Amino acid sequence: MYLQVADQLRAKITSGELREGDRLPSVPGLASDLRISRSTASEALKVLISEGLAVARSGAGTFVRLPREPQRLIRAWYRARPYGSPFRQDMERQGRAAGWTYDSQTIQAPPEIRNRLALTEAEGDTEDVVRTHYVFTADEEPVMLSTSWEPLATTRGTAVVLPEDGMLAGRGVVERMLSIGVVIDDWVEEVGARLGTADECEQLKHASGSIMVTIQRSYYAGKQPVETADIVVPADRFALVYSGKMGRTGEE
Amino acid sequence: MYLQVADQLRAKITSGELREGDRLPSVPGLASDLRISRSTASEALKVLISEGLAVARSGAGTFVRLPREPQRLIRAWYRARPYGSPFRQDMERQGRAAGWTYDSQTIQAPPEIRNRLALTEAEGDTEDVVRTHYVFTADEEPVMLSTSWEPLATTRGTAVVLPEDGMLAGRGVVERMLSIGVVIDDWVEEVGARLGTADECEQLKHASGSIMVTIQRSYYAGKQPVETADIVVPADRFALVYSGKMGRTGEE
DNA sequence: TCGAATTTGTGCGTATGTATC
DNA sequence: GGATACATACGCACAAATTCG
Repeated sequence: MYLQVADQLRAKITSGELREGDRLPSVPGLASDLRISRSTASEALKVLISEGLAVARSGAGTFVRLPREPQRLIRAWYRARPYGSPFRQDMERQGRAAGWTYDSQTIQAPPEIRNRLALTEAEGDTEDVVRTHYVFTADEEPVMLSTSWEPLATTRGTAVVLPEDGMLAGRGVVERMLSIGVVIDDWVEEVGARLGTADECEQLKHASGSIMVTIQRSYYAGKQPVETADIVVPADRFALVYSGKMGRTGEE
Repeated sequence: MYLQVADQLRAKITSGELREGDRLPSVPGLASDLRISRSTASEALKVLISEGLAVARSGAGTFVRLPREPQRLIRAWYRARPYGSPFRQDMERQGRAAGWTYDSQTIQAPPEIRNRLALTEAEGDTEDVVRTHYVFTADEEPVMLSTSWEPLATTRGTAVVLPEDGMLAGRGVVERMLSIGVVIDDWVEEVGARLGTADECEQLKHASGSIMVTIQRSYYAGKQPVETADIVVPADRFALVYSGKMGRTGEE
């Protein structure tokens, strides 16, 4: 029965009768209108909330929240011209001002990252990677998180040890590596989705429990991984666009 | 309070005290053990179910369902050799038996699909696309849904009007189109994530409210779209892998 | 094969706390 | 401060599915 009530309300939303921000009938209101119990009315609203079509504000009411059309994040074409920041290029193409804050640390890579970077077993507590955490913003609004790891074996003693330091700050991994003679020629991205952690939701100013699209990106120079990153974007704001030509691949 | 109970149970799962397939305490059992009401105990179990850590079987109990390490679905390399079914190739590479069921219909394309296929305005109620709904299985288990649309303008009157009919049944869009002289050379995939609909969760035998990764795939012959598909895979089972070589792209 | 016991799912009613208007 | 609304908790009842002797 609560499913039927939910269907009725959903129909009013999808038909356009109720619009973004409109208030849905209250639990007591629904109950008396439809001659059902408050519990059942509450169950029906919970269905819509779990579907992401509504949000409840305690004390105020339950409100329609239409899924926004997600922006597109291009994950392929810009690699043709690997100069400058891919994120800034993508945002500027959409007329938005890109920015970011970051925080770099030199640490010992955790096991999973060792694996992704094909590092040998850790020696004692030697620091062997630079980890940089980014918060990317579009028009001052935080929209993407990224944590990147670069092995010190590649960059130690060069001018680009720290990603956001020196001449090539903010120009992207590929260009920085090129400047020290490391030619990145392969990329692999592994895309998944999950609920955002409390921490991620807070940094992105999203409601806790939001769905995040995750990307594990790795860059290779030949067979050698030279950078890997965990990228997190809220699924309700972004879709990732991959494209290519048939018959072309990185694994030939 | 139900959140605290959920935390206790979750701890038993993540610590390994409860294993895959083990039965969680029943609602009446929890209620009497912890001196809480059955409703509260039920709420606690619902939390774990919504987190994907448990599944309830009506009449039997609630059982632990550990998140598997997601399988990788390769979305790029096979396009180098566009013959046969990409899904089957991918599953066989992982030692799993691939299969599918399908249902084709000739219909008038809805507005969003018209847009994706660059179709002109609908004329009356003329049927102008073949829509095929697939349920893909790996080792008999449903793992992926796909709905594809092909414009009749391309295939009308040929031997490959129906995707799963005739000589080239089950060999993939690219090979079928090639057989009628349509050379697919570009592909675009738009990846997002959202909660699964009730219908999708049921078809994939997932708990309702599971997170799904969605792909809008389009194939192009030159600038002309010749097929588009909505693909849905459960995020807790699959990660998508894209890869390529730097400096190569479909948009040069 | 049948039936009793158990378990989940759903629904009703009620009460309390707390946030919002 | 008062009215309204959601969130959570309690108790009870019955249907449907499952399990097991």
